[in-house]
Amino acid sequence: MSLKLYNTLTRRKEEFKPITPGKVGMYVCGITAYDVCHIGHARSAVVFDVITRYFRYAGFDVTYVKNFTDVDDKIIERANREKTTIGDVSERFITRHNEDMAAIGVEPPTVTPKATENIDGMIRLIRTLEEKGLAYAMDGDVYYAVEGFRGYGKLSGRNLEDMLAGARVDVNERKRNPLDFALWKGSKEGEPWWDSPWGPGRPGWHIECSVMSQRYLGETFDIHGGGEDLIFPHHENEIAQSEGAYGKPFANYWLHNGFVRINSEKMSKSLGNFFTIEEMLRRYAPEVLRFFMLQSHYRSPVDFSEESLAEARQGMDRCYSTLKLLQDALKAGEGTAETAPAVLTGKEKDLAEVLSRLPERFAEAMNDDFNTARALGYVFDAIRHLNGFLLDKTFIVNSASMAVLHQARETLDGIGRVFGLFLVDPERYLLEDREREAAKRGLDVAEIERLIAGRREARENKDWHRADEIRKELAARQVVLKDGPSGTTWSIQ
RNA sequence: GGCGGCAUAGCCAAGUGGCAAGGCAGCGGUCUGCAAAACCGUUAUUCACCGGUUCGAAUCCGGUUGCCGCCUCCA
Repeated sequence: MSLKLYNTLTRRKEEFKPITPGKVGMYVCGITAYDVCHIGHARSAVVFDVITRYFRYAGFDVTYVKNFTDVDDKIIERANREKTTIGDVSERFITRHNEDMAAIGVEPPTVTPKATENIDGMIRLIRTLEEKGLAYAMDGDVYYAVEGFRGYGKLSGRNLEDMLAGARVDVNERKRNPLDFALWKGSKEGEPWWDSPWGPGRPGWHIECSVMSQRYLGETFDIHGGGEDLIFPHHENEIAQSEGAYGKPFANYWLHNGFVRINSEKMSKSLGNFFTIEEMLRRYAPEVLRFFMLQSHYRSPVDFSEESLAEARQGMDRCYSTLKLLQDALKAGEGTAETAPAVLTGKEKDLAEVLSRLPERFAEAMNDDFNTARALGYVFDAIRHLNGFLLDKTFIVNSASMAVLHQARETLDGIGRVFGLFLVDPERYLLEDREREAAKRGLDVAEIERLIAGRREARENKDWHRADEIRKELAARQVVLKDGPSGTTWSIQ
């Protein structure tokens, strides 16, 4: 089955054809390291993490490059404010970024180059552009001459006239065309600088990505990704730089993730309405955040709210309750003959069929522009069947049922590894969830357990009235009790 | 002003012209001392609105309305 993905460049879904069969080269624009990451950064990271994992699951050898911008106006500003160096600021936030990403289960990219480690390459590329008449120096700055590049605007679907007509006027009189952008900026007093043919200066923002992508992936590579706000001007300018210099296509497919919104408004640092990853992880399990994001298609906007996160938590609790049941059943069946009967029958056969279909349906959804929402729908379908099987009164431990349950575990593990879900020990997940929710609500766990102990006593004496009173009392605090054969367990609603 | 996107149940959300996935919430049932969880059933004669193409449209085309994004740093 072929994999289709939506290409921003052509505005349609296209079949993915790698340059080298079986390999994928992907470049994604990373962060500017001047502040802590928010959940918008998390979404982008999770989206491309899952895309990478899926390509690998599908058998591709992926080289995933994600850069760090470690020299830029905001970093300089912050370094000056804190009376330190840009290296100090960027290192601090790169470390924080890596910690946050690890915390939400994002696997590190193959290569994570930094802009400041590629200054030589940038100077070489700017010289090439100068030689081709696509760049001009002006008082220590170097600008890209957009009029010299015929394809300018092709990614964002604009043309130069339209942009000039509606442009907010840039008062930089050194530019020949207001849309020309800086490749190199002469450094002012107090700014970091590198030697260059144009005097001491620092790189413009866009040039680093052209250089680093080419360095690790070649002049033409498969996929370029990033947040949708980068389409213009950043990615448009990258195309102008790379294609202008090398005379060949830059990236074959452009993938852009949609934004995180807060109350239907874009969340961003400039608007100040953002939640940091760290903040969110105090309130929700990492997998809840991932699940929440993956329930929407990566190109759609996603609205963060207390309610929607709470719903996502319920959804994950449902999954983990099933995983717990599955784990318990497998434990109970340990030592049962490993070899399954050659032919399954009845309920085992039905469930085995559902499970066998799941990877196919999963691939069908993911091959359609990484439709994680649809794929998760299929997972829930399988979970429903699995619950029915596990809680059926006629369930017995034997080699047939164990074979099917092992199949369930393997199938869910396989999909879980792509999504970065279902990877925690179920017992631990549910316990941590309970503790996190108890802390959020300011509940006293010791007191809850005391009440439960009191209720056990009442139940042993068949004092149902007293037992129900305690249940009610706890229910008022959103504590839900579950009486099982091995005692009472509790969770938070 | 220019360019682009979106509009599907109470909420979130998938939907590739051929009977509208899934999650959360609700309701009825089974189970249970009572519950909870789980399972079964149920909840959109209808996909913002108006036209058109078609045997057939949530899906394609045109228009209207509303929301959002980009055009300035941004994931």
